[in-house]
Amino acid sequence: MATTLDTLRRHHIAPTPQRLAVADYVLAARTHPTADEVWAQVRKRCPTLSRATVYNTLNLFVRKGLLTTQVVKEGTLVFDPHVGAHHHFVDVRTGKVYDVPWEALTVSGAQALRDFDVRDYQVILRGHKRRT
Amino acid sequence: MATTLDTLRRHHIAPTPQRLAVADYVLAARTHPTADEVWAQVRKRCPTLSRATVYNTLNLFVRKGLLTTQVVKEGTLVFDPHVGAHHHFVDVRTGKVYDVPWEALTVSGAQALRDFDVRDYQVILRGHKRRT
DNA sequence: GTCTACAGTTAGACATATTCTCAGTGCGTA
DNA sequence: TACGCACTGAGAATATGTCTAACTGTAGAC
Repeated sequence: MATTLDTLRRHHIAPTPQRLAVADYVLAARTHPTADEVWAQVRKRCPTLSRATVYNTLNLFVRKGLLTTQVVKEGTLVFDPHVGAHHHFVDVRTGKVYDVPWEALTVSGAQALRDFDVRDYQVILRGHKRRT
Repeated sequence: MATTLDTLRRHHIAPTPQRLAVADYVLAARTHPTADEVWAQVRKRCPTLSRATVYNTLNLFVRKGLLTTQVVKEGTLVFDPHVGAHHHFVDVRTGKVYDVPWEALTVSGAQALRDFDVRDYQVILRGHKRRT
């Protein structure tokens, strides 16, 4: 079981206390947090953490392959620790973003589009999350 | 063949000169323009057009059903005169957004997602546009 | 024609998200 | 210890979108 320290090192990221704190939060997040949501949470543990450092750290994690960004929410990027292919559902009332497993949906025709060299794709679904 | 004037009236929009100019441009746009791109273009014809009026006008058109907004491009909304269901392709190099006809792709499984009441969905594809 | 009310525009201020800048800090190495 | 470099913090700067208040244009009433 890899520790956050190991994870950062394996991705060639120097493990500063700030980065560890951000990683501990964001790599376990299921909520597709915005940068400011990350900041709000991680400040509880690192009260001196600057907002610029959060952005710098998140963008570093994206560059190193630990996170992806998703353009699914109006007004801001969200960060996603699940870097494999998957789809997203956006609850239009709450703004919350949910993962939809890749194999839950089948998309056909993408590679046959003659005008486009498709590198990746996903389905963005919008509606309301059901009560469970 | 409806004029822009007719179109605005039919959607219960008072046809001011500014709104006509914006509509002339954006309703014919194939480029999924941002608000600032609309402003830059329409100012050529209406040099006194204010940026706030562009935003107000675009948002009014969205409310009245003449346009939709698309959350496909990082950092900004784009406006789309094609209000029916369709998919989008984003060229990751140029940032340009292209329509993909609804029937070009088949998505199955969306209505079977047990956790979500899916109101609408689209496929977002990313890659490079091919030279034609 | 004049007056009034209201919708719409303008210019700039403001809010938010993100990136940039620069001084300071911490760490590794010689 | 000194030095170099990566990293952080605080605030400035930038881009997008919304708000504010003064002004303008129009339709309708008189």
